[in-house]
Order: sequence, then C-alpha cells, then structure tokens
Amino acid sequence: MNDTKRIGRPRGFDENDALMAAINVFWAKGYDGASMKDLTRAMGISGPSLYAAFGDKRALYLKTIDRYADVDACAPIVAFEAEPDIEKAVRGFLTSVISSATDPGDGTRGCFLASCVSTSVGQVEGVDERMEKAIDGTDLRLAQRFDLEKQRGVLPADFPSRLRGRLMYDMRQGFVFRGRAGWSGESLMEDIEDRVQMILAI
Amino acid sequence: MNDTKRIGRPRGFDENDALMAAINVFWAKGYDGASMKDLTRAMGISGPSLYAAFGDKRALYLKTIDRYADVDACAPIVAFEAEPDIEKAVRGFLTSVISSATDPGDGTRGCFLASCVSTSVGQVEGVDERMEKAIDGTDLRLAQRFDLEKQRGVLPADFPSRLRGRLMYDMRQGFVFRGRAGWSGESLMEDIEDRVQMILAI
DNA sequence: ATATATCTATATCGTTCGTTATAAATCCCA
DNA sequence: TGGGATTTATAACGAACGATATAGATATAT
Repeated sequence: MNDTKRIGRPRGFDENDALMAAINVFWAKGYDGASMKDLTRAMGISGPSLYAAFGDKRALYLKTIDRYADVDACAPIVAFEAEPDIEKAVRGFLTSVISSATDPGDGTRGCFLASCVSTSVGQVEGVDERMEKAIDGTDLRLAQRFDLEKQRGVLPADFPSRLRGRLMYDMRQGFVFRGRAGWSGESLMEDIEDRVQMILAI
Repeated sequence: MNDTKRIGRPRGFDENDALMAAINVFWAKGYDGASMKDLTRAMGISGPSLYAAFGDKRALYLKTIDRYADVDACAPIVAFEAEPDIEKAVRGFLTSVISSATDPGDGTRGCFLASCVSTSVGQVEGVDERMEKAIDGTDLRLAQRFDLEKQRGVLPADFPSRLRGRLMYDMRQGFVFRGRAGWSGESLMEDIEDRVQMILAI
C-alpha cells in the first residue's frame, strides 16, 4: 500500500518471512503446542517485535492461516489442477496427499490447514470462519476442475462435480489423519486405485 | 479383580464415573484446553485424588481413550452393525455420523476419537498407538460387516470389504471435520445418497 | 479401643505461559 | 547535527498451569 519510506527505525525483519516461519512452527507443534519462545526463535525476532507487528498469539495464528491460503501452498490441489488428464489428476491428487501426509520431514506433515488448523477449529476464536471459507474454496476449485472436463465432454453432463470434489476433500482428511496416526505411505497407497474409480464413477 | 475389602478409607468416588466425566471434558475442550481444574470439577474429586487414582494428566487422558474404546460408545458404528439391510446400514452410519457431528450439545460433537483424540495424535505421547489401534479396530469391524453380506450373497464375492470400510471411516473423518468447522447437518446430508452408492458400488 | 492403612481437602509449590514496561539503538527529516 | 519517530532487546510481570506436601478423615484389623 504505502511505499513511501516511513520515519523511524525500519523493521529488522521481513514480515513475509516471519509469517512463513510461524506457519511451520504452528504446523509442526499445533496452536497450543507452539510457545511464544518457539515462535520468536523460529521467526528470528524478539517478543515485543512480534507483538508490535502481529498483535498477540491468536492474531498471529489467524494471519498465518490467511497467508497460507494466499500463497496457495497446498500441493495436492495444485497437482490436481495442473494435470490435464482427469484420471491422472485425481490419482496425482491422492498420491500427493499421501506423500505429504506421511513424509517424515520437519514435522510439517500433511497440509497446514488439514493437519494443524483443523485441530483448532472450535478451540480458537476466528479459526472457524477461516476454515469454513478454506473448505468452501477448496471444494469449489476441485469441482471446477471436474466442470472443465464436463465441458470438454470427457465427463458426462450429469457428473456430480460438487459432490465428488467434497468426496476428494474428505478423503484427504482421512489420509492426513491416518498419516498422523502412523500409517505408512505404502499402506495408504493400497486404497488409491479403488478411490480413483469412486471419484470418477458415472 | 480384587473383591476383598481393602484396608483403609475407601474411595469416595466411582472410578468409572470419574473416567466418563473426564472423557466429556477432554471431548469438549481438547487435551490442552482441558485444565486440571476443569477435570477435577467435572469428575467431582480433588486434585490429589485424581493424581492418586489416575497418575498425571497425560495418564488420565490415555485411560479415557482406553475406556472409550472399551465401552464401545461410537454410535455410528453401533448403528452400522445393528441394521440388517446393508444399504440402510451404510446410510444409517453416515446419518449417525452427521447428526453426532453437528448436534450442538455440550460441546462433545462427533466422536471422542475422531473429534478430540485425533487432534492430539503426534502431540501427546502414547496417543499414536492407541489411535492407530482404534482405527485398525474400526476398519476391521466395518469390513467384517461387509464380509457378512458377502457370505449372505447380498454383496458379490469380490467386494473389497477392507477398502470400503476404510472409505467409510475417512468419510466420517471428513464429516466430523466439516461439522466442527460449522457445516450444518442439512448441507452435509446432501452428499449421503451419492456416498452410499459409492461405498456399495460393484 | 488402638493401630494401621488408605483416601480426602486445603493450601501451596515451582514452571511456564502469554504479555508488556522500560530503555537503548537506529533510522528519516529538518 | 540534532530531534522526532519507530524498532529493538532485556527483563520482568501477573496469571494459570500441572503437580504435591501436609494434615485431617474414615475405613479395616487386631
């Protein structure tokens, strides 16, 4: 908005970078599990700087959710939209879900929204609306991809795009959940061919 | 186990009742959200009594999980197993999931395992194994119900019982999640006919 | 009745939490 | 070269947390 140089000492950190770092902390530890010390250390700033820039912990959390939604960091959905062949796209979506749900990285398994934010729905004020909006948005994107195939004639005109989009979303929720509970990627992969057929059935 | 009268002052509370009360507190507030004060008040006992009987907070939490699994309190699964007609059973399962996921009661929405325990997987030591075992057990029960129908000849011999059981489970996870995010029961019900057909397809 | 063992309640412990005064440091502008 | 504005770091705040030491209460056993 305001590109004019502001008076006073400038920020010693990048707000974007700090937010992305905060996302990873919440992602790995959850809202309650992430202490202010965890956050300030990972963000490379001190407590007062954090409060001045983002408000309190809850406000920071909500901003990480908004940021995550903005940068469109959800790999499975991106994969789904990028692949031209619809069957491969569905398979790619599920495969991406599974790999991200089971990859033993820095603790940021699954999707930030599905793995972390979803666990604070109904617990942290302000999360519910954002989560609902995120689910709506995802449902819509998935459905639109199917609608595209209906226009192309690949899928029949009466294909229930919305329902199948939601189905895919719920499958993701299940896979992420199982991954967090310790399921291996291989065992989860046993299901995907059956599921691809379900999603695309008539 | 030991029915002989024990020496010393007897317990002033029932351990079962106290555990059930603790379940509801965790269910409504989550593991971190449930304070010892919340727990002792709901359980009707004082702090030291709680610690003497159940250990620390985490041990109590794990015991509530075990207890919940034992009493078989998961309504959707019970409904699924009770209904003789398999299609009605599947529909009943999903309907029960949705109603319990959206019923605005005392905060104990969904299933204790799906709504609360699942959010502490990877966060609280000892939860992972229990959750994995619970999922395994549920998958098995759902699959066995399908196997029964295969024996009866209602479902074809090549019906993938295990896969469809897992599918139902993942659908539940999705519905519970959406319910927590604010979805209404009616909007969730829009999906179920399509889903019943999916689960029983081929 | 006394001794012993167990449970209960009050009160408090030390931590850790999220949050914030305070003051030094760093920049723009005049 | 100051003066004003803003950000920084240190330190500490009150509150709430989970967990306990202590002492009183209540049962059985002898």
